[in-house]
Amino acid sequence: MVQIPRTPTSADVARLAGVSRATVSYVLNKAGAVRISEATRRRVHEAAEELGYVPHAAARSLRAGHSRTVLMPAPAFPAGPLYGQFLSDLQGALGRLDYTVVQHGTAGPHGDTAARAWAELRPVAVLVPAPGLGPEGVRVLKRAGARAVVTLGPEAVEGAHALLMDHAAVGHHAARHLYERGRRRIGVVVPEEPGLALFSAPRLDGARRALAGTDATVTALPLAYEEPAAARLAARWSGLGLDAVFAYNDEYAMLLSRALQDEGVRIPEDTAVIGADDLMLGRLLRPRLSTVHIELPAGRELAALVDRAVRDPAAPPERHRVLGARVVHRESS
Amino acid sequence: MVQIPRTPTSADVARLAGVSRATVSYVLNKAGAVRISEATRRRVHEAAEELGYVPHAAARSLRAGHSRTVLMPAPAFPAGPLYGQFLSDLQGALGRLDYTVVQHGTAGPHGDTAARAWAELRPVAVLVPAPGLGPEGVRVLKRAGARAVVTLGPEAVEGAHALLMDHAAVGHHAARHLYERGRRRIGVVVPEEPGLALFSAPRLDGARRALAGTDATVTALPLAYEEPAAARLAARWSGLGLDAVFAYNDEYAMLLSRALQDEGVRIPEDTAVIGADDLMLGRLLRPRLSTVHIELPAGRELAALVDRAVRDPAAPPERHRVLGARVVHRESS
DNA sequence: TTGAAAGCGCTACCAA
DNA sequence: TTGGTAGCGCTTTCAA
Repeated sequence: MVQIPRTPTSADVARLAGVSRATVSYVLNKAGAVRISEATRRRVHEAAEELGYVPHAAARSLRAGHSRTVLMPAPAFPAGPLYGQFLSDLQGALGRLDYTVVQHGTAGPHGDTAARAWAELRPVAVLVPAPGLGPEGVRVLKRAGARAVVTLGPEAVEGAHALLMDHAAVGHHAARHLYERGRRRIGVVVPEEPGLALFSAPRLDGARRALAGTDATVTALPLAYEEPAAARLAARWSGLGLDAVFAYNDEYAMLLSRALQDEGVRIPEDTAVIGADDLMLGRLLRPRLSTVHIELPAGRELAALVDRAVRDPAAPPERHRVLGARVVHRESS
Repeated sequence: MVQIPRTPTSADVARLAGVSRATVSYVLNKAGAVRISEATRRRVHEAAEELGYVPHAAARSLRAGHSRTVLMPAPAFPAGPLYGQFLSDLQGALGRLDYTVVQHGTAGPHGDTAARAWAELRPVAVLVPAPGLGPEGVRVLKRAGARAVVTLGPEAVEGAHALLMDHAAVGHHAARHLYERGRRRIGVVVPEEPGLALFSAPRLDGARRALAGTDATVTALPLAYEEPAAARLAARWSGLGLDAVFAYNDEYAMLLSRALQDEGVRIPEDTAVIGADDLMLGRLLRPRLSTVHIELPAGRELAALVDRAVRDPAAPPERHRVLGARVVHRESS
């Protein structure tokens, strides 16, 4: 059996190089303040190389009194391609600013209990998707040294920066569009997947509010992301008497469109359909799918916000509406 | 300005409760070995509560000499829905086993340089997708105390456990299927997205090998995930003289099918099409898309493997072929 | 039943 | 130019 040697420490490097631990630290961190002779410097580097020395991040940040850890709890909802791309962008951008992103798998009951678990990691900043955090949680995190807490979701939380993603706007745009195209009896698909309620509720609500006070009606249509469910909905379509549907997003739109077409419903003549997210998918459907294009902020912008907040934790919380929505009209509506 | 108080430490709790730090530690960690009077216990809990004390994970693991951190570098390729689901499952499962998942945003040049950065975090285990790590990297990580290194990808790395995801099998199954359906001039789509070469190359290769020695030919078809590119490919389709195509995955299959149909190519009469991934999407196409269903391991199985390896680091590296592939025949082939 | 103290690995201050 | 050393927050012997 090969005995794996103990992890080398800076003391080991110092011993091998014949210098003190302080000197090792100076050399390896290229401290500008102190000048080290070229010879010593080389000896230290060689020793570190030979031992395969790697500094211990936890020890370092314990000593420093702060870390470069940005904590991002995993979202409670299934991340679609759009949001996934956004997260991965963001992660890259933060990495480039020299932060270490820790994606904590939302341990237990999300709420202020989770905040405690996050606080144990003493992150310098925390990025929380959607609900997941109350004012008390923000306080816990700040007391644990978090210099910035940013929420991503529909509403702001006291004490935290907020990137407001207003999904009501998506429903609003979709509904207005259908209305302007002359539709009056409008269905709105509400996915039955529990995690999506976070988005579907505001989208439905946005549609409702967009048409309040008009002669149009809005009907909620619960739908699971499965063919049989779509078929059942399509089977009772004529009874519903709808002339348009906002299908939550492009994927649901495809699911429902297919079921409707199989049922002989003509799109858009009998029923107009509009999705959301502007996926490639929609462009490939026939008729081409109208959609609400959603613009998420670039990862680097958000990373910059985090960085700013970390540098100046005393600054008042920023609120940004970051969800841009606009209708892309194609053939299905 | 509200002055945020310094982060409370266990010493603060001890002071407030009028006991020693040792006692605080005993109480808060429910140490079984020592018995603390109920009264003291309560005082400590109250003090901790009042101060909002949260232990410092880094200090704790520094003292303990090990962490419960599992490091997962972000994959270098865009994660599709399948792989994304797998990762998120895995993350959940590890969390349930009380590990903290750190998703490190593959800092710089992936390779053994990255391994150094990862080693700084002293993870107890490392899960590396695809290439990203050589034998030297494994050594660095192990020397830094990683008790388990697991690679997820096409090939094993010396010294590390391997979950072998053999994408050649996907190509193999697709090609065999097309061959058995009587097709002989078979195209294989190769996405132009650079990150996907990791998968597309073995899939193409698997198709080639499946048909080696037969009278069938295999033609690589580079394709970008954009409509115009697909249209261009479709325009020269008849010139290619192909009677079947394995379209890399369901999304590319949809893109290409649409372009072919717009060009008047009949599916499957003129050209058979098969995708991969078995997405809902494919079931909604007309004709329904044949596909290679890919089975990834359940997150909990992989989590269990990691846990086993952590508990017994001396055990020899395990190799598991974890990518199950089987053809789902529908209408497009 | 509780407390004192050592030490995990690191950096930064102060001396030499 | 280099070394000694204190101390970040925590747990865990050993003593009392």
